Amino acid sequence: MSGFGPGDPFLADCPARLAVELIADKWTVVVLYGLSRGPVRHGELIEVIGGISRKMLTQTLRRLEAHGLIRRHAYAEVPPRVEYELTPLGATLIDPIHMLTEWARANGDAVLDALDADPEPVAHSD
Amino acid sequence: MSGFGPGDPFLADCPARLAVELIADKWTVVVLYGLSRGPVRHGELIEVIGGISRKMLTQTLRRLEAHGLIRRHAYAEVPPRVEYELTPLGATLIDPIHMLTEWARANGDAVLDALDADPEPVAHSD
DNA sequence: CAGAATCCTTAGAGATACTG
DNA sequence: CAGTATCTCTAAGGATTCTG
Repeated sequence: MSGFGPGDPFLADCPARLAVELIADKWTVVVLYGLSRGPVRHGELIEVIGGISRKMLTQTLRRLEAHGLIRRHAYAEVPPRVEYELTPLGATLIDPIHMLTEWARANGDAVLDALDADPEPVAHSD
Repeated sequence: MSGFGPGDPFLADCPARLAVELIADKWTVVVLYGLSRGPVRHGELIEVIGGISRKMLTQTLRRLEAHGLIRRHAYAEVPPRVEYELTPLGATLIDPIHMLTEWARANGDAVLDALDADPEPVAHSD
């Protein structure tokens, strides 16, 4: 046997794909990480996350909310204050995310080295 | 202090973003997982990964190759045979990926429950 | 301050057909 | 079998403007 059968939990349509689709966009992981230390306000996230636009932040937050990973608290104050925090379910994703960041810390340089050793996407003509 | 300073390793421009950008697309993680058990041929990956097109597979493989995470072996045979395998560097990414799949296995249902408890992306008018 | 709504520009991604 | 090359379409994502 060379590998994976049709019932493999990761490949093809299976629950594990969910994790990838949840994470496979530009901002989801960053936002979750930003919430990993406790409740944070909308504006704080904008400042702390480099380069995210208001639109993308809100959109990402809504998606995470719909998936049950974060909760939104709107306080009836003026000026308005809204805080987001991880749900217990969302908190379970922090460990995997931390593993990713640790990986990047440890291996980021190696990847960058490989990148400029081989700058252009090689076309394999053989 | 409420959270993250400008020097935080994850947010803003920093090496940890690399991990996200590497992973934040539809197929990268799936392909890496597909290679986690040893060298695999192009065609095998197509079969084993549900729904990927030839184009996207090749494109993903090229990118991973350029980042130094996988290696390509083309055998001068007929019919042609090409195998891909993780580099030592690429192998270090398998643990974090496994954590993601474990997470999905454990919490996938909870996410789906949350999704159909709240089917449409709520517009917060408050 | 938080966010909804619009417009606009690309990148992502599938389908198909062709080559060594 | 492995891969490249187009063509096309959609959706991601940014900038900007407007409102409670």
